[in-house]
Formats: sequence, structure tokens, C-alpha cells
Amino acid sequence: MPGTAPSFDRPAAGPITSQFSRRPPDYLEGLNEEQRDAVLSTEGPLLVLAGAGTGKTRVLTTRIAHILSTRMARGAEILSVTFTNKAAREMKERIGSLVGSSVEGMPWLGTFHSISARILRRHAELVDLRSDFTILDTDDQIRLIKQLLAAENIDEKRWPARQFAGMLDAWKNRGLLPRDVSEADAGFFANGKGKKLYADYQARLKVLNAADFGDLLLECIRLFREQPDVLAEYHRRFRYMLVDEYQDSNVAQYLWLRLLAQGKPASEANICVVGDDDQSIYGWRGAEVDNILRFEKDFPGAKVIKLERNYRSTSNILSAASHLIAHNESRLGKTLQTDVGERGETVAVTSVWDSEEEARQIGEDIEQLQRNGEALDSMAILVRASFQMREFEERFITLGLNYRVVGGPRFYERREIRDALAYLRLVSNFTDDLAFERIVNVPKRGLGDTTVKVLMGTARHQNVPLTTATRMLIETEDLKPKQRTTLRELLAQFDDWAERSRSIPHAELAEQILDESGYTAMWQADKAPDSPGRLENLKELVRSMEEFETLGGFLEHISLVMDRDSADSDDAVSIMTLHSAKGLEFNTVFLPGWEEGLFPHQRALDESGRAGLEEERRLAYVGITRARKRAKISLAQNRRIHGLWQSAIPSRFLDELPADAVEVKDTGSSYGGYGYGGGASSRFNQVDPFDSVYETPGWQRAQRQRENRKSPGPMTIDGELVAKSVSDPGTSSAFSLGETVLHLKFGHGEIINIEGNKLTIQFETGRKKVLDSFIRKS
DNA sequence: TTTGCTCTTATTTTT
DNA sequence: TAAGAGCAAA
Repeated sequence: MPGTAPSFDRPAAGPITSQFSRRPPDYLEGLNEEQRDAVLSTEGPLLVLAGAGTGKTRVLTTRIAHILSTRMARGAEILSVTFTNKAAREMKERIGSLVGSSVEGMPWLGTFHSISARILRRHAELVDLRSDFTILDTDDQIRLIKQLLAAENIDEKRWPARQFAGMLDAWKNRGLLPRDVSEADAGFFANGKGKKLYADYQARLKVLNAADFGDLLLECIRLFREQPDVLAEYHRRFRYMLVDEYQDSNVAQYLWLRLLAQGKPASEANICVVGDDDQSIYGWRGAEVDNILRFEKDFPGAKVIKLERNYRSTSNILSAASHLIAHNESRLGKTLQTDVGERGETVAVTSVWDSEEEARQIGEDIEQLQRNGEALDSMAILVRASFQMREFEERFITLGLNYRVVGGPRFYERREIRDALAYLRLVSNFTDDLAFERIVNVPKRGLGDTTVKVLMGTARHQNVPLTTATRMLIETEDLKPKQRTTLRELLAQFDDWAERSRSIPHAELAEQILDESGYTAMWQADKAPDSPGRLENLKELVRSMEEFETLGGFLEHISLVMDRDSADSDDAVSIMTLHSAKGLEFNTVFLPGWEEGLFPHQRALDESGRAGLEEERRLAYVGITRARKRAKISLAQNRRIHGLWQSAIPSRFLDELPADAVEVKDTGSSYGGYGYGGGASSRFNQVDPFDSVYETPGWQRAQRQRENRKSPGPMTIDGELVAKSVSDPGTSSAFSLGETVLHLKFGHGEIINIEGNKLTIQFETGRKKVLDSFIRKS
């Protein structure tokens, strides 16, 4: 019963809670004091600050299990929100095993987006949509924006559709409708047309009966604001609200939650948010750490529970992570304490020659661990940027080491899947113009831009969907005979499929559509190395359709929920970005690429300054805290960025690690190397003798050069004339062909090609492309 | 309409 | 380097 918080001495009524008075139920066993408090404090607002590895998910799931088994609410009365489908799925599983039954009864456990979509479909007409509205994917979105730009005569080169899509996203993340966008904000795009474009875009979506991801939330917010009775219905329904990873929520999600929590005075709302400000790594996509920092103000009297006992990592690892994150200024401040007991291995920092050696080194380490009986599954390589993955993949392939890349493009984002879906969407709904556009000429049918333009023109004039416009046009002389025939046949096919969709199972229908349209044949004929994989994906798609009752149900699933192909069961090392590692843990974690410019990433620093640096540091913190037993950091002295060799300097984060928990190693192949010096600050950033000529480190110098290249006029690098003119690439270098030069790290070599300030040099060790600023005349 | 070539640009990613 | 986009020629 809401209002009566169950406790050991005064349990609420009910068959289960009566047991409760004698001894705590099983699910509370093994929880520490704070965790238990968090589970049992069901009434009123609660903020759980859960450090890495402190059993956050456990608290969340146990809390739900507790609410369910004490009958304080039924599954359908609990709203519990996550950010990813993966997290939602995991929670369902864990709750299921706790309460020992299926979680079918929890329809409101899901991502912000899937729950919003569910709500919107029920009240679609109130936000000018029909309940079968389509959810736009990024491709559709870009295509639509391009059309709008063309209609406004905006040069797509100067104002790329992608950029506008990014702005749209940012606005929607902040909960801004077209009218809310400030002129200053929208003004710069396409000389002040930004705001109008946003409004046009939204209008177009309504015509198409579509919503993009941002709209799912935004329209929900609008619905709640404009229809108090609808909102009240949800207030009555949701007796408890839970939010995972609250530090990742953006403004729109915050507004959404606030509206739903308004059923009661803020101080009585049964809302529980769980998060860790130190793991906020999605600021760049609109997450507001502020939401979590502000929770106590939003919900006065909120109880705050800190989970600081870490059950995951050894004290060395924890010490490294804590020292590092302590360099951040804006944080709530938690102190993690280890529960593991032993200090464990020290955190290894290894300096290597280049990324190739880094991959080799890590490969060896992995094989060594494997010989010691560690499973590959328990190891992961966490990189800052995905281009770093390739080197490892290549190395592991030669070693025959099993690996798996986690993350990357989602299943439904793949071209073949989207194409197939477009066919299905169109069959189930002839008014889906975006789907039509996508596949009219896929596979190629000789229906190019010009034909499509005619179709679109008619559609717009007559104000009808593209299929209808096509039907009209094939009766006229406006199209060339060839195209007319092709279109007539295509329409006939679609009519046929739509007809069949009523009688045969949709999975079977899908197979027929893919065959008869020639889509399968298209990939069979394609000789590209990835086409067999694509065919495989299509099969997978058809297979997964079988699990759904209706085509509509399947389409909803695929656009909101469907993940990348399910985990292969083989034992394999995981390779992933630091971002996608959040929430996971491994015995051994490899953290390569700790170099200035790469990690912290230059762009984060350039674009967001101190805040950017702090977010990068949180990313490093997330990385280290993924490790249970071993964290192995490495850095390369040379790295190839966009095909150019550059010397790198060690990440500043290395200096922020505590000396007593870290052991510095050098593979010996380094020239000059990075010393073993005493104090933390001198250990890594020992200035390279070559760099000492300049004031700034190599990376920054290179960055500056890159900028310089864009601007006309003489370029100087630290006072030295490097290029006379950009338009004069042949003679722009201070060096000449055939000259013997010295690169401090690669040694002597002969210049065999010059392109601007990029030199190709034959060194004793091989041919490399380097920037001329790394070269001295010999 | 399609193809092949040149140019450009280059985090992190969920939904 | 390497992928994707845009543009000119077939």
C-alpha cells in the first residue's frame, strides 16, 4: 500500500509481508545496509548515487521485485525507464529471476523512447498523428532535410543536411519546439532560415504521419501539457517511477519525467533515480549532469543514498580510478571503497613505439593470460575512437585470436535491413512516401532522379502520397514509356503483395517480396566482400519476423528495440569503445592510446574546453573501473592519424594516476623513451628533445598546421617558414626530393615524394608519410 | 541513368 | 589511409 513504507517492525498487510516480519525475504539477502535502504525506501523521492561497481542494477531490480512481491503495486503500475534496450532487457531478466515469474506484467519497463512511442500510439490523434505513424530513421531524416533545403534553395554544400540534423537533434534534446528556438540559436544556419526549416520539417512529418526519435519524447511532452486529463490518467497509473543512469538524461527526458511525477506534490512523488555523476559521458549528445545535481531541489525532501562500496575491483584499480577522477572539479564527490580486500596487481602503463607494436603487445598479453587459464570472454580492449580498433582486429586475425567487436552500426541501421524494411513498410502502408523513395530504384530499375522528381511534383500538387501520384501518372503521357511500364509493373507487384499479406504469414511474405522484387538477387550478384553477410542479415531479419504476431508489431520492434545480432557464444576478446563499455565489467581491461589529442580527444578540448576535459576524464574513469583484476594502459609514441605519422606525447591523465598503484613499463623499442622518474608530474611528460625546440607538443603543432593549411597566405610554424603558398604545393616544402633528412624517431631517410607539407620518406625501417615539421635537414 | 573518378574529410552513439 | 559524397562523362 503506498504511503505505508514497509519496515521490519511495521509491515504492511498481505500474505507475503507477514513473512517479512519474521525474517527478511530472500531477495534482500546479501545486500549491504545502503543497498537495502535504497530498496526499502519506496515512498517519496529518492536519489541513489551509485559509484562504479557498487551494485546499482541490483538495487534497482531488487527494488522492483520488492514492490511487486509486497503487492505495493502491480507490474503495470511501475514505470521504469532505461536508456538502452540492453539495459531494459537485462532488468527484465533480473527481475524475472528475483520474483521467479515472467515479467510480461511489466509493460512500462523500457527505454524512454519505446515507452513514449507506446504512449503516443494510444493518443496519436491528439498530437496530429495516426496511431500507425512511422518512426523515422536517420537516413529518412537526412533525405527529408535535403528535400527541404532544396525547396528553400539552400546550397547543400555550404549548409549540409547532416549539420541541420544535428541541430534538430540538439533542439529536441533540449525540449524545444520550433517556436521555442531562439533566433540566435537558429539564425546562423542558412542565413537565418534555421527556425523556418525546423517548422517546415515538423509540418512535413505530420503530412507523412511520421515522428523522428526526438519527437517521440517531444510530442509526449506536448501531449502531457496540452491534455491534462491524459496526463492525469498516467499519474493514476504509475504508482512508482524508477530511472536508471539518470546522469545521462537530457532536458527533454527531464521534462517528460517531471510531468509524469507531477501527480503528487514533489516531496511525495515516488520517484527513484539512480546514477553516477562521475560516469556522465554523454554530454556531447545533450545529457545534462545538472539533472542529477539538481534532483534534491526538484524534489524537496528527497532522500539521498550513496553507494560507495565497490564489489568489483581491486584496491589498486580503484585507487587509480579515484585519484584520476579527483582531478575533476564539478562532481558531487563520492569515495569508493573496495570490498575486494586485496590490493591486486598494479595498474600497468606501457609505452610502445607505435600502434602496431601496441597491438602486438596486447596480443601477447592476451595469449599469456589465456595460457594462465583466463577466458577470452573476461578480457576487453577499450578504445577512445573506433579507428583504433582496426589495428587490433588485424593483429588478432593473424594470431588467430578470437575477438568480437561490440557496438558499431546497429542491425537495423544496415542498408540491406533498411531497404527490406522499406519494402515491408510500403506493403503495409501505401502512404509511406519515405519508404517508397528509398526503394523505387533499389534494385536499379532505371528510375532515376528525373523520374522521381516528376512523381514528387505530382504528389505535391495533388496533395497525395507518392504511390497514388504514380498511379495517376502511369495513365498519362508525362513519363517516358520505359519508366511508365516499369512503374506500372512495380505497382502491380505491390498490390499483389498487399493482397497476399492478408492471407500468408508475414515472414513468408517478406521472403517472397525480397525474392520477387529482385532485392535478394541484387546482393547475390554483388561481388563485394560484404554481400554474403548482407544476405545473411536478410535471412536473420526474416527469421526474427516469425516471432511477431503482426507486421506492425514487428516494425515497431525493429525501429525501436532491435539490437545488433545476438551474442555469439564463442569465447572471444571484446573490442569496443569506452562509451559502449559503460555498465560492463571484465577481469582484464586493456586501455590503449593514452596520448594527448587522442585521449583526451583534441576535439573535446577544442569544442568544450574544461568541461570537455572533465568529460574525457570521466571516460578514463569509466574505462579503469571496468576492470576487476587487471587494468593495462598503453600509449604509442607514434601514431598514424589520417595516414600521416605523428609523434604523440603521453596523456595528461597518466600524470594523474597515483604512483603507488601504477607500474610504468617500457618495451625497450622506444627511442629516448619516457623515464621512470620520481614525481607523478615528471614521469610522463618528459619533454622529447626534439619537441623542446618548440614550445608546443607535436599533436598541437600538427593541429595548428592543419588549420593553417586552410587559410591562404604564407604559413609559418613557430616562426619557421614552411610553405610559401597553399596554391603552390610543389615547392611549398622547405625540403626537396632526394634529400636525406633526419626524423628523430624514425632515423635517417630519403625524401621520395612531397605533397605540400606531407613528405614520403624512405627510412631504413620502411616507407612512411610524415609531416615536414617532424623532419630536420641532415 | 549510370558509371567512375576526384574531392573531402576525418570522435564518442542511443533511440 | 580510406570511405563517402558529389560531379562530369558515357
